[in-house]
Amino acid sequence: MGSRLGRRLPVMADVAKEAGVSHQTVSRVLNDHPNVRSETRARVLQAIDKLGYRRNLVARALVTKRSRTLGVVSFDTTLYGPASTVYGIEQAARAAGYFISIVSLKSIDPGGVRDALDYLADQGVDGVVVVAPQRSAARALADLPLAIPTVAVEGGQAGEVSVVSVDQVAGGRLATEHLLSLGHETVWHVSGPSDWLEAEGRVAGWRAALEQAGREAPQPLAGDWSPRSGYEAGRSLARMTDVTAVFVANDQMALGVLRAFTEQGVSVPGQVSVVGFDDIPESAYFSPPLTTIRQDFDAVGRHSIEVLVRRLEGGLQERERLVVPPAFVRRASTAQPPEGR
Amino acid sequence: MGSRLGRRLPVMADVAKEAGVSHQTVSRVLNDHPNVRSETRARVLQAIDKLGYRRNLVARALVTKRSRTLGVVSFDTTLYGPASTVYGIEQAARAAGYFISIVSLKSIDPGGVRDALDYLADQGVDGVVVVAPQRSAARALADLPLAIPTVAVEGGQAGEVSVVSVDQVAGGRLATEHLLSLGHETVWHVSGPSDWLEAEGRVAGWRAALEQAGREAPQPLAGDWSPRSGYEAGRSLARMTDVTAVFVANDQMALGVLRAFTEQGVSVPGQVSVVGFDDIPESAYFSPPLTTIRQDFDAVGRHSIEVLVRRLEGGLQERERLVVPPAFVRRASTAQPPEGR
DNA sequence: AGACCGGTTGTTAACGTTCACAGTCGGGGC
DNA sequence: GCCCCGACTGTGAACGTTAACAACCGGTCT
Repeated sequence: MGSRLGRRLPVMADVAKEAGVSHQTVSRVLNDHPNVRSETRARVLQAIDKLGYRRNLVARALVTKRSRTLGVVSFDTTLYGPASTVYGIEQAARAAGYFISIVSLKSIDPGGVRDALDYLADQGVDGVVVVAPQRSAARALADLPLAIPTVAVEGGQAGEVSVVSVDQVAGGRLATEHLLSLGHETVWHVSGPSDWLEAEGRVAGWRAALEQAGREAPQPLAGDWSPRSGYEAGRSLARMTDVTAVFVANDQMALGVLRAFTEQGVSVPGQVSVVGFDDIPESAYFSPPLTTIRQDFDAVGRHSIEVLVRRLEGGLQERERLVVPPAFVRRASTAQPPEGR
Repeated sequence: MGSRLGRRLPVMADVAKEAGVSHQTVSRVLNDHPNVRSETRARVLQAIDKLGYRRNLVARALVTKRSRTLGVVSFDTTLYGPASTVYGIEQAARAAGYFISIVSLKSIDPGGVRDALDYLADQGVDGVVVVAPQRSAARALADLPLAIPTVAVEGGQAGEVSVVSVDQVAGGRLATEHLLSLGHETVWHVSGPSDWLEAEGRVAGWRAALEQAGREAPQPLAGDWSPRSGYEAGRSLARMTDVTAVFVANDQMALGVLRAFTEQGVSVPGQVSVVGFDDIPESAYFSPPLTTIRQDFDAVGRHSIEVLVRRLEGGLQERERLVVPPAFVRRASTAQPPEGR
């Protein structure tokens, strides 16, 4: 009852009339202004309830010049990592009272980020989170004249934007050191695409751990994050008889590596140990269950919103840099190297 | 040059003055109104360019009462299916000139959908796509007084909303018939949660195929879509000696089943054949590569936007019902039943 | 010649909110 | 008794756009 078809939605003036006050008083009630007599407030609230009034946020945004909407720019939200990050962002934003508007890019061209940012700026977002894991995207971001407060996720160190990221180098180290500690002579690496900062960080961690142990770093094999590219790298590795340990830059590629090894009759972890990265939900059920490095995507998403909201509401601050540590997850794909080398 | 710090953004009136016309003429140019002299149009365009003017969409939305924003309500966008669907939705919406605002729910409580819809309505979205695969969500949707044009994805047949979905029954049939055609006596089933419409559809398809072939349908094992629940079902199935074929309601659970079989020394497809559902990117690299039923999530997302936009821009139409067919993908996890039964 | 018409442009009034400011009322200090 | 102040409330004007309507121009129709 009340709001029947064809009837125009009630506005503040309607509520005001119903409650016998001015529209401004209604506004004050809605915005929790202190100086309203509690009896008046009650009357207004009752009128609001009776008419089923809902404040028009568009009109509000026009005059306040704040839309309470945050933009998110991301690449391929179909992947587990970006999807989880965006999920964390969305939850945190809603909890903080912001709407989320998403743009997900399919290609990595440098103009893409710019266009997406323009697009969101047109919409009137108050701030933007850019999940920009490629170096080119990070650079584009750094070069942009930033009219809007921006936070980058995995976005490198350049520019004036705040950055939230997982410590990829530490992750690469963790994986490599684990394999070394099991007694492996050296550790091979299947990397992600070289344009990706995450891939670069993992390579760096792997190299650092190897160097620190005084071992030679073999030539890494480059993949593109897909299971198929891992499979191909796995076939190459299966042919080399001196390989006993492989650190693969993500779990999907690790699956491909596992598959290739299985096909070639290479036993994991009997002959070769494998470590992945990400800890996707499937990893624990691979054959064998995958030892991997866990990234807390959800935390990254939440933190990016915290940083952004702090910037938005706490006045202008210096750019922040927040790093989330990765975690080592031991499962069944790693073991000591075989006796006979 | 041009937009310097501290300078307020140019508005239509500024452009009008610069071009020596009225603001209304500027508006006309911006909205491609036909009756503008081409010379005037050029002058306005030039002024816009010179001042770096961008139209304020919030002000526009206030007067037109259309925000050109579409809401999306979804469950756990971390899963491949929903993530892909949302991705398709986002791409299609942007192409059609709409912004996307996302709400992703974590719990399945019936009030959740209602709250999300309210939330989006407050924001002033023109329409909503609800990815509501649970029966409870579908019912909530059907019961709601829909103030806003709505399209449901996988949302059952009830209510007045349009629905876009994959033909789950056909998918269940496809999987079961394939196994039957290989010579299996009957087919076991690991289902999704009973509250999910998709799970229900797949069960129905499986049952129908079995009945049509005159076979007895065994008691299905219920999972929750997770690899772990598949693993548990797999352990049960491995203990039963008469099982030669299993249709698992999604690929993640199929992975768990595969893992359990491997652990118990049950060979796939040597002793037992397994068929999954979804065709996630990992499936082709499972051990063995998984025979499965492919869902075109992207198409579902795109279609849902097409239906919604048609409703929004083509005047009021009857609710539509659009069904996307699933596709059978044969890989290495299925074979004829073992000789010795 | 006068009415009329289509193309083009300008003027004024919305849209629904918040902001700035101006009141009103009652009480306390002097 | 007067002034001032704080609590409360109302009035008018923004915000930047589109919609509705009026006005003007030149030409065509009768």
